[in-house]
Amino acid sequence: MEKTRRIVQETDNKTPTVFDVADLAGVSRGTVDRVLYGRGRVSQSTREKVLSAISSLNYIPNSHASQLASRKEYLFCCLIPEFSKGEYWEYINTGFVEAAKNFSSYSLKLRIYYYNQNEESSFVENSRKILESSPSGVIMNAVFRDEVTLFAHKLEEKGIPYAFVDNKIDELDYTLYHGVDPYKSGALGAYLLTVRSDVKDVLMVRLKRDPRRKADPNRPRRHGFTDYVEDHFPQCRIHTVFIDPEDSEGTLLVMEDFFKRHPDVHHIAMTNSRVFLLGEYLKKHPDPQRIVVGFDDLDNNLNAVKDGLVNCLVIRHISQQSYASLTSFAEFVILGRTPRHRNNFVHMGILTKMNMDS
Amino acid sequence: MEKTRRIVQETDNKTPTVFDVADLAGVSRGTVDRVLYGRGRVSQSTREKVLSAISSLNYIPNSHASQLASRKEYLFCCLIPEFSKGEYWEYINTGFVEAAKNFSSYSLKLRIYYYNQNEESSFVENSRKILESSPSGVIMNAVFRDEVTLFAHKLEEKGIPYAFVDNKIDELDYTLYHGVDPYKSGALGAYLLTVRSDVKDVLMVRLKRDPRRKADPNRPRRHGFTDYVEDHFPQCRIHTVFIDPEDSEGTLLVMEDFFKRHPDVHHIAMTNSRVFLLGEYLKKHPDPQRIVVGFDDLDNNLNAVKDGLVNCLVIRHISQQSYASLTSFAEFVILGRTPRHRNNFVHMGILTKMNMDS
DNA sequence: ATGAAAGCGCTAACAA
DNA sequence: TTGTTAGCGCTTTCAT
Repeated sequence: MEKTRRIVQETDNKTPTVFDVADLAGVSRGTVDRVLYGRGRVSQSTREKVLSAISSLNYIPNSHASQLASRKEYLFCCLIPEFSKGEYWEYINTGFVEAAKNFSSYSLKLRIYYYNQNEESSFVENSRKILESSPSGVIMNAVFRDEVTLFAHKLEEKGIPYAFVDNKIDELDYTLYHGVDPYKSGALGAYLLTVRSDVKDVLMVRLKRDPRRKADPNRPRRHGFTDYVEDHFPQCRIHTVFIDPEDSEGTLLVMEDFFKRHPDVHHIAMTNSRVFLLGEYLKKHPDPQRIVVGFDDLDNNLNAVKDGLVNCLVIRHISQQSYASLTSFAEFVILGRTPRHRNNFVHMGILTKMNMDS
Repeated sequence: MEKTRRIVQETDNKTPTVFDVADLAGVSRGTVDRVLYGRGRVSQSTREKVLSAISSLNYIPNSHASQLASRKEYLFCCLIPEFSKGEYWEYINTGFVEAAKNFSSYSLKLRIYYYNQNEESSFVENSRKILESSPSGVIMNAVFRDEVTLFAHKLEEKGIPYAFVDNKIDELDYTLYHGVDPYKSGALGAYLLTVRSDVKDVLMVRLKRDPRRKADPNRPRRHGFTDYVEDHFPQCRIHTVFIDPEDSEGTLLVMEDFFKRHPDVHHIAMTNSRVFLLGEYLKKHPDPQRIVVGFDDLDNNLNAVKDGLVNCLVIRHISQQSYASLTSFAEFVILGRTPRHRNNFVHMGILTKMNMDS
């Protein structure tokens, strides 16, 4: 028989190890391991003995020893939209990368895949690659309802856990979600635009999007915004103009044209993340009565606030969002730590010039 | 000679271990350990050989193996003011406790000491106890300048690192600081109270404090507040009343008396963390024109916002503050991870009914 | 279905 | 000053 390490069990009150559990249950360490992690078959009776020994000793496996012995490698794949510098998804990307650094001692590999938001096929292609690499876990956002659902089901089949960031599909069996409630954030923006003032007109600036794109991830936020305005200011008109994010000259013209026709509109909102695009117009045509509200803490937006062009931003600490996501998800997968909440609605912050961090 | 583990070094490209370093440097593992952690004497020439081997192999010690072999225990002591339920320091306390949980696998012990803010001797007494227990690190706040300085110097002598939360003493050699800039937060409160309205009178409600107490930790915030008001509304009068936090009846009387004499004052601020104390008055005497601003995300304050009694709160996610503090500090002490910033000014949040988390 | 034992990479005590 | 070696607690392969 394998020798017991400790003769005098009573005298030491160290934290229990597999040895202690094995002794108490009258089995070997190997068996303890088998019941703990379900590797290999164990008879019902021994399983129970081991389980009761574990709970009576209050045994908790030493994660360092475990990690050392197994030298497991973890691969986490993230699937998010491709982005240009300074865009929303770049910050999400950064959060993932930063979070992964904290797991350096676990030989965690992070692989981020980028898909084209205008083409479902691009999402599908990338999800196929991910499945091939059989990762320990997947984090993605949920734009294309059908494609995402299909992918999720395939992951479930292979027993690969997955998490959502930014948005989710409620029906799916995801492990974790991090994001804001977009409807509420829209309402908050409307509140900030209108609070302590009597508003009769609001200009909502929207983005011309690629006509191929079916998904409209911004809709809930927009509705949160307009519903709030309609509820609290029934007499208020919401004007809308569209600008092309690639065409700053055109943007300027659109804005100048609108305000030529509506010189008495002073409240401007943009419910996507690019209010900074209005910067040129706002700077060129100052208006002391004007109030501008935007969303998201992109650097460009922060600068617009700093310059006094935008009054106020509804933010969600973007990279913190993905940082928290990967952190909790990896802790779940690697350490088996159950996340405190499955759905994590990150706090909506309010940013003005007065509370900008330096 | 100790046998080399790997014969064919070229063929495997695993992450290097002490063996590899020892081989390359032509010394034993023990020696590598000595130069890495400065245990025991090593000749200058071998030290250099080892060091160059380490850097050429890009060697990083495996923290799991290290932890497993050494079974080090870490004791972190925190020294903060004693508190009643629902007070600011209770949240700080919670943050420490929560953060410590994440280090369960490192056998980290957390010991929190509480001192009486009215008696320097209480701080001194507790700091003595902490020194006796020779902890791996200390976190405290800095109220009593002289006493804290003395304690800090003693810690430095013993080579014990320390960190500050909430406030700090710039001259000291602390490892880490987490807190807000109180002056700026005061100004933010004033901004929120006055923005988009023309203010002629402001009521500032202050707390009667124990006359023994010398420290006035709230002063910088108060000054941030009053300076902002004076700068932006030179014609504005700032009225002040004092209430006793223990005497809710008296508070009601003080408030009623003030507003009997000044019925046209509608802006109220409280620069300490207990704006909720005004709740009774505010509920009893509604005023649609009224704007109330307070500080800090105590549960009682949050409820006052939820009930519509307080318009807006300047917050700092109190427990996150101490959570982050212990987390970075422990990572520094245990894993040798250098913190990204020595001074961490946590973000000042703005909380209204519209962006309260559920 | 279960047991035995060889490591995982590092530390620390002991030898030399 | 330097080398050697027995573990730390767990996983995993090989026997049985």
